[in-house]
Amino acid sequence: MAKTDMQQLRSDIYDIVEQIPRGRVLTYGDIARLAGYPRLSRQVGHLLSTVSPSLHLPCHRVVNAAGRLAPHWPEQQRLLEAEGVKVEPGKDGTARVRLKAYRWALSL
DNA sequence: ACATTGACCGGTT
DNA sequence: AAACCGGCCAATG
Repeated sequence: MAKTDMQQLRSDIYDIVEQIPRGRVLTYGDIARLAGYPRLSRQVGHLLSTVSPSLHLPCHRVVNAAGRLAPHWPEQQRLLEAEGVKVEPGKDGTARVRLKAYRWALSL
């Protein structure tokens, strides 16, 4: 994967995340597939971690495939709940969302 | 070059 | 539901 492709992936990610409707969520894997790089879910996560808040990108609507929220970002839960996404703590205390209910419906 | 590290994924216990 | 496992790949030291 060349550096230029990473730049391309970054802008594609921005486009996709920008279109996630209020109250819905997507997974890193979903975004990687939509961008055309189905095996780069980890890179998607890393790129999103370096997004400047000034872009007003709704990256709080991105969770992992288990519905778990991003580490090192406690704020995310409050942002999701503010738009009606229910976040319930599991037995171990880790917060999760029900993908079955909130995942942005896509034809994959 | 080599090893380790992640905002990860899917299948199998 | 959760733990475990093997795979994944750019970035980093």
